[in-house]
Amino acid sequence: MSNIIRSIKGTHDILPEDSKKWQQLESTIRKITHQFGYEEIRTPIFEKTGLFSRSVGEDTDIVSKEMYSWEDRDNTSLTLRPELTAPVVRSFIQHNLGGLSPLQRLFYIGPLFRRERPQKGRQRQFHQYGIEAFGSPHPEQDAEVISLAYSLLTQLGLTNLNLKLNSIGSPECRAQYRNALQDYLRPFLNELSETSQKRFENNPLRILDTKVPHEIDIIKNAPNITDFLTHEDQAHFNSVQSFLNQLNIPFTCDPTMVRGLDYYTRTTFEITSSALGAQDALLGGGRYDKLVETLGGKATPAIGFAAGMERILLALEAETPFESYDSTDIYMVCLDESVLSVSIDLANQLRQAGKSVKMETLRRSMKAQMREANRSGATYAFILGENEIQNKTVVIKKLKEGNQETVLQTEILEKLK
RNA sequence: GUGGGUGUAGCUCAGCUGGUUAGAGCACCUGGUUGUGGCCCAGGAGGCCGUGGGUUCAAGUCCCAUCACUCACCCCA
Repeated sequence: MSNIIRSIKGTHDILPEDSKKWQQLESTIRKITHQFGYEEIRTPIFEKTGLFSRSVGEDTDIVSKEMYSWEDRDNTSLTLRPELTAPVVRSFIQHNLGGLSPLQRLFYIGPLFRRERPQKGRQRQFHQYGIEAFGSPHPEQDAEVISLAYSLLTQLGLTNLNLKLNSIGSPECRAQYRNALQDYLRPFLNELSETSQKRFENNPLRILDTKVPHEIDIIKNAPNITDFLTHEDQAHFNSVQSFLNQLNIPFTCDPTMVRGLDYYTRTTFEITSSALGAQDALLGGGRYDKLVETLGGKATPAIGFAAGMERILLALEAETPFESYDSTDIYMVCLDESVLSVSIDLANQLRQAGKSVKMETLRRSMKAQMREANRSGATYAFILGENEIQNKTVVIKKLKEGNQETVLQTEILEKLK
């Protein structure tokens, strides 16, 4: 056991028992995104490193210490994607999707990589699904995106949800707020933690996120970003809120919620679940009206979110245990080597007719085969022995009811209708 | 990167203050039924007790180291 090769720290195999849950989650995602008119985009697993440092932000944790990066043979630095908004924006620009239609609604599902210390709800390879809506600067677009996020979680059956909403304004008013915040914090500078002191210069808004009790006290009286919003920002924010009210989506405003990525503007939001542990954010997102420009595209407002699929599954299991299902129709019980040829043939016919068929390939005892048939959840056991081969029949047993009948092999398909 | 917890069968775990052949339940296989599953009964297979070192007449048990897993901090999905 000590000598075997194990999966890499922070990565997990999704075994058949769990892959069913994933498939179920994915199909719900596809259903809901389709209802809202979003279409799937798939981008490569790795990108040039510069894509992330330019968009996510050089000073963020993701870029500064969590990326899996390496030098390719031509010395370009490549990185396993740590998030998906930047690649989607890159693709949007590269293929001029904005030119195809002034509004692009996209969704994605796929694995991401961050080199963090694993814990509950956090892995080094994990999966997100998310959506990005390019083109509209208007609050109804914000409401649509948030509504999609909320609908998905509630339709999955989650209840312990908490939607937090904030607006961090346009870059102009954020600069003003930044100054005001620095002015407020300067007298306390010596009392702040080392990390907060570092942030004071390069990203003071992040200090609002602090969990240090002493700093939380200081933050309490800090100026509020809401007071620095321009009239337009404020009107946008108010409008988003009233749309959400109209949709009966409960939310709370949290002016200290500053998302960890640099590219956000105006609306930011997050949905947490109280069914989870310390890592309780199911999804997070916001508007990023300047990112397309920053990456060299035509100025295009956009908004999206990313949701952690592992966390959604964790929350689901905490709230309502999944029921496992198996949709095998028929188990072919083979009593003797001499029946194999006929059995293979019948299984083939049944599959061509659309049935799901498992055939015994272990040559086990009949008892073991019947047990296996039962376990596999099959509706029918087809029993083939020497008698059946001689009479060109098959015994069809309904496993749930326990009754059985002998049917001519040529009439099997009729019988199953 | 920093702390805490835990490593015994495929899974969940017992194993008292060190004492001789290492245990249970579930799962698996075989049989009880010359060709019939679920329930029951009987039997079987499956462990270098995470790894390395130390103390001891004797270590799954005590000590040290190491690795792995896990939870939490930081931060995020």
